[in-house]
Amino acid sequence: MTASHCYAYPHPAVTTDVVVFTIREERLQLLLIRRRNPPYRGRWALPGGFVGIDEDLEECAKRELAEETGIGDLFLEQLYTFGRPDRDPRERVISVAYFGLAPCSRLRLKAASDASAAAWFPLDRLPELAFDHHEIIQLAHRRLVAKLHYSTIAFQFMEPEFTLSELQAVYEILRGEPLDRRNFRKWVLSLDQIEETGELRRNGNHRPARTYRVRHPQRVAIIR
Amino acid sequence: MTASHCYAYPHPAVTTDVVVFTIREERLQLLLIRRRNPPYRGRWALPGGFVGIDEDLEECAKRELAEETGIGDLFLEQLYTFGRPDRDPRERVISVAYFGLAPCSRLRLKAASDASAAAWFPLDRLPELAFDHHEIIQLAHRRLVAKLHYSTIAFQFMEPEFTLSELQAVYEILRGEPLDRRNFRKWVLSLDQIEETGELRRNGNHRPARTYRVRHPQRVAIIR
DNA sequence: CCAAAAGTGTTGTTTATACACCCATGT
DNA sequence: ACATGGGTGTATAAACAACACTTTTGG
Repeated sequence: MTASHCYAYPHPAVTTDVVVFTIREERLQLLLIRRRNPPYRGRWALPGGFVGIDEDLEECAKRELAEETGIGDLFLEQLYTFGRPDRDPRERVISVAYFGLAPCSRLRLKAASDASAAAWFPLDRLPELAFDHHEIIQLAHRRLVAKLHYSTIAFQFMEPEFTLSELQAVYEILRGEPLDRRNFRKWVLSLDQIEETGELRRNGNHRPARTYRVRHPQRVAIIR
Repeated sequence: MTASHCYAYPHPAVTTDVVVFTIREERLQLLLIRRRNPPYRGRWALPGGFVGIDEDLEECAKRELAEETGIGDLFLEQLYTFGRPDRDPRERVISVAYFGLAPCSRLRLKAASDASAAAWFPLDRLPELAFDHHEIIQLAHRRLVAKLHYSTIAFQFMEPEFTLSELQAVYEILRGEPLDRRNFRKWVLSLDQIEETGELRRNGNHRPARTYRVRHPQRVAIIR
């Protein structure tokens, strides 16, 4: 491979990295890939890679995610740009980090070209990570928790149809504390962001639950 | 100038741009420079410039701000990274935008090397701008207004000592509506983020006002 | 008929809003 | 003495938190 792209001044490389959260097995989990190439070969890392010269940033994040993990559509938003000069041992690399959320059912993992494996990890059981990815994850987690309180971001974890108990469980996992069922229901219904499907879900030896759907699944509303 | 920095893959250029707000003449104003070089020569634009190959992003934002406007220390936080492939006509340029706040007294403008002029503009009287800087400003303004409601960010506009009426005036300008004096004082004092200096300010033919200072001027606290 | 989760209202507490008069100074 | 902005409390409304029993199903 010959060095063929030349500039009057030195240019940094630019990458995107994506922190994808889901709720799985009653825990907040996130998606990591195992690196197939140096540096940090064999280590777990966030999915991501170099931005194409004519590629939009979010497009790059989605492409890398698809290539490395097989994941198609999901909620994505820009998180922060990490640019410490020494954060990559190869050369100066500035990384635009994104954070994404999806119900785990939507995310069918298949290890693909760039990564030898992709897997979910509970947030409190992370392996050693490449680069400054721990720092990126920490920021993403703080953002997620903050947004819980003033937006409907948690709805992004839900399947197309869900019960109020399932939604409550998601909030309880994210907030790390039990919530009162009656208050939760009053609150979440007062947001006017979910609606009954009219269907019931029979799900064990007890009363069936009404199911709901998010009114505007693409929008994260700002509330309060 | 010879093209001497070569890479195996094309690299984008990376810049920082800074949106600096202040309160001046009873209005929210922001800092622009007039471009001395193409493209958009002669147009007004946000201060900013190319990131040095070993330079941290925030450091770059501060340096460019100092070079172009003479402004030294101020509150700065990362805003968003703009990377549309066609946002700069010269080459692919990704810009990490920052937003900054300061009392206008701290900002002594002196047009310097990179810019033929620097000036304050009321937010509702902006000239035509270079690049996508209108979009950047719009996002910065939204962020400022949003942060008013859940942080002490507005304190960054204040001089080291200020009266409660001055602080209230800042909130009224930012929110665009008058506030009740008693409720405002109760609220702002209950935050426990400002303290009396013990001094009075005599300021006209009326009762002198107590002055206050911010307890942790470097920190923007999250409230509520 | 028993176990298990679904569903439903009321009360007390805290927080936010609305509102009017006296105070200290300079002229 | 008067004009000007500085300073203060109370009453009402709205939001939030605490709390227990009945319903429907499967086994």
